[in-house]
Order: sequence, then C-alpha cells, then structure tokens
Amino acid sequence: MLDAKYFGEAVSELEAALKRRNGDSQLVAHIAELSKLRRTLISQTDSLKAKRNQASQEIGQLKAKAKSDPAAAAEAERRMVETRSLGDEIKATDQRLAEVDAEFTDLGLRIPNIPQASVPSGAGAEENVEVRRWGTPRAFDFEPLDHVALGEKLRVLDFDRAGKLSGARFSVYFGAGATLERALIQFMLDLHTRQHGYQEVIPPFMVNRASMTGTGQLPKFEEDLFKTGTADRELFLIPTSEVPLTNLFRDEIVEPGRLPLYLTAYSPCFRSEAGSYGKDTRGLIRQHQFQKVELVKIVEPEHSNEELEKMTAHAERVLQLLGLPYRTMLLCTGDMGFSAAKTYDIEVWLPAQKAYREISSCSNCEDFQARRAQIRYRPEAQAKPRLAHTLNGSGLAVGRTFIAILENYQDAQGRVEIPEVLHRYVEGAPGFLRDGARIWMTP
RNA sequence: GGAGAGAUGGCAGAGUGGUCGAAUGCGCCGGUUUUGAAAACCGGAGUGGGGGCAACCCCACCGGGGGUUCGAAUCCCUCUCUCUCCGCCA
Repeated sequence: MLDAKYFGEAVSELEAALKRRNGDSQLVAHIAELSKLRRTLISQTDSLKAKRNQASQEIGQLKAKAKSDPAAAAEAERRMVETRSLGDEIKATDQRLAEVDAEFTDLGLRIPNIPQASVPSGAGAEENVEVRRWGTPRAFDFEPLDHVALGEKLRVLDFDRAGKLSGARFSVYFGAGATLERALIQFMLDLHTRQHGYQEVIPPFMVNRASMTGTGQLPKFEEDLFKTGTADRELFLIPTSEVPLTNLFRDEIVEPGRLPLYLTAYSPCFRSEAGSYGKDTRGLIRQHQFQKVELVKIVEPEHSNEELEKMTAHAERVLQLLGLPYRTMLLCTGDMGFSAAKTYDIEVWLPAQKAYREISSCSNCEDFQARRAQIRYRPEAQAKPRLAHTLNGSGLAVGRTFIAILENYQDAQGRVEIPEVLHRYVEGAPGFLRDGARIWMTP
C-alpha cells in the first residue's frame, strides 16, 4: 500500500485540495514537477530493463546451445560481461526513482482532503454554519453547577486521584458515575445495532503505522498520538475506533452486494492533546483517555452524501432520546479535519458554560482514506474494482454525554435525574434512587 | 520464552537458477451438444503501470523489503504473518 502510483492519477486533485485549503502554490508546482520527473524516470528504467531482459534471454539460449557448440559458449561469456554495465545503469536510475517516489508519496500523504462544493469557505470555527437546532435549553431557577462540582458532590468523579495515578487530563469514575458511563455505552450500542442497522465490533485498541496512515493520522499528526510497543515493535494507541474500523477493509476488494457496511464500536480513545495547553483543562471535556461509541460506514461513492446525512441523524437520535438540546453545524473549510470532504459537528447544550459544545463529528471522507488504505469494492461480478467511500462519526463521545446529563438534569440540591431511556441500564444499581417514575443520582 | 515447518493466481496445489506469469485440479467465462439443465467435449481467462489508430509491444508483481547473478518463484539476508510441539499465562 501507499505506493506513489496511488497518488499519480490524483495529482490534479491534490493541487485542487491545496488551493481550497490555504494552498501553497510553490508546493503545488513542486508536486507537479515531481510527478513529471517520476514518469520520465519510469519510462527510462523500463526501456533499460527491456534491453537487459532481452540480453539475458539470448544468453540463456546461447548457454543451451553451448554443450555442442563451443563458439556459443564464448559468445555467451562475451554477452554476459557486456550486459553487466546495463545492470549498473538500471540500479542508478532505479535508485533515483525510489527517491522521487518517496518524496512524492510523502507530500501526497501530507495534503488534506478536498472540501465539497457545499462546504462554506472560512478560516475557523466562527464561520461554521448552523443547519438545525433541536430542543430548548432549560431555564434554571438556580445557578447550575458544572459537571466537576456536581461530580465531586455526588462522589462519582475524582480528578485528584486520577492525577496521582496518571497525571493531568485523566479521570476516575466511581460508583454510580462508572455505572452511568457504562449505561451510556450500552444504550448507544443498542440503539445503533438494533435500530440503525450497524454491526457491533470490538477491535484492537492498539494499531500499527500502516493503519494510522490509512485513515490519515500519520504521517502528519504523529505528535497527537500515544506511541507504545516493545523494543522491536511499534504500536499506537487509537485516538478513535474510526482507525481500526476503517482499516478492517484495508487492502481488500469487497465483493459485490456487501456494501454499504455499517460498523459501530465502543472503545477508549487516547489523545496526547499536544498543542491544546490551557484549553478545557477543567473536568472531563478534554482528556488523554475517554470513551466513545463510533460509527463507520463503507459505501459506494454515489451514496456517500446521503449516507452522511443518515449517519448524522443516527448520532442526533442519541441526544433526542436522552432529551439533550443540541445544534448541528456544517463545518467550514478552515475548521474541517484533515481527512474529511464534508463534516457536521453536533454540539450539545452545556448549561454551566451557557454554550453548545461538540459532542459528535460526522464526516464523509469520500475516497481519501480509501485511496490511502486501498479499500475497494467490486460493483458487480467481473467488474473492475473501484475505491469505496468511507464515513465516520461519533455516536457519541461518552464522557461529554455524561457531562451533558449531569449539567442538564441537575436540581437545586445537586441531584441528577436519569433520562428515562437509561432506566433499564441503571435500575437497581447502587447510587441510584427510584422516586415514583423517576430515577435519581443523589449525593 | 525455546524448537521446528510454512507463505505461489478465486481456492487447492506443483515448481529449487534460463521463453515460468507460472503445471494440474476445482471454481469462473464463452461455445458445441441438449426441449432446458447436468455431464461430456472445445476454447478463454490474473493485477497494476507505460507505449501504439490498431493487431499488439514493453515494465513490474509467486507474503513485504534488500542482496547475489547476464538472468531469481527458485540462492542469501531481513521483516511480517500462519501452523506444530514445549514452557508460561487471563
């Protein structure tokens, strides 16, 4: 995988990608130049090799005759010596080609996906466009606490002890907190597998470099990842289960009739959060380790946009069932992730911050990841394989959903009501009190 | 952790230095036969890149990478993965 040839045909697209996303015209020119040089070198080595191959074949024929014909043996010797220099020439040209290929591939891997035409141009989050809003933020007749204060009061979150164990940006959930987090995971997985048609997967939480490259985390964002492994083996902790789920079909040709593939997985996610110093340092919002239920689709190109709408609706459904107000934003070019061609962020209302905060991000990556990971499908028997389109979305970030429930469902005494859809998951667990038709987490 | 055996086309499975891109079987596609089908028989067929109006031609690919050689599926090094036996382990 990840051969320069995969980018060969995509050069003009790569140029377009750069232009629309703060493009660097020098880089574009450089890429075009490299591409040309690559083609020249390829045709050079090819014709040298053709000559060499023919000579070898003729030497073989001479050798076969040599038993009965001493003149043929001498001729074979002569040709062998003569052909030696051709070999050196091939070696030199091949090496130059390898260098050009390496640079070309590396550049190709560092260029982001092209935004779709429907994506608004913009520099940053301020220029994202709100496409819809659901629910009305509740009016409080007291000053709502944030989830950190609530969590400590309820004794379900402990950041100090997490600091002792691992340092900043880690957390410990205790008792009813741990149960609620687990209930949310279960609820989301049940919803997506039973009502939305996703297949549940438990993937590896550590993956190799090829997988990280396939989905676009590498080579450009290595500092965002936790790297591990043993002396002779390199592994990365997944920043999202999008990585293992999408890479499941890396280097495969999916047989006719199997698309669309709908996959969902719960996983812990590990992010170094390099470059976010000072941002969201309080509480659960931005952690080195958090839980997420992920949605991934592998689909035919013709349907990817309609599948993106459906996937976004599936993620929104979680918030609707939990009764949490949210808005959905169409990200502008400047705020989109590296691999995405179009992205919707879903933002949940957090009363303590009096703001909508991201809780899900749903993207159509089109063939960007499929090209890197060589995920192809056969439209019908005997047909030529085509690159598939891949999509991913959070369905949802569990920790942030936990925050939203604490903050939106608190009462003046610091109790938190549990939304009805979660009752069956927490009923009877320690730390939850039933009061008529309602269940509460209480201090 | 120790010892050993492997990785070849959709699958099974030959091939240990010279027309091997690769025998054979199954499967697949086309045809003959048949009312239709099966069987039988005949024929075809890998992937990617480049060139040519075209018939065709060239390059690469036998797990990945490197080496030896005029020439490598075949020899050497290395990595990955799989299997068997022993040890350990949730």
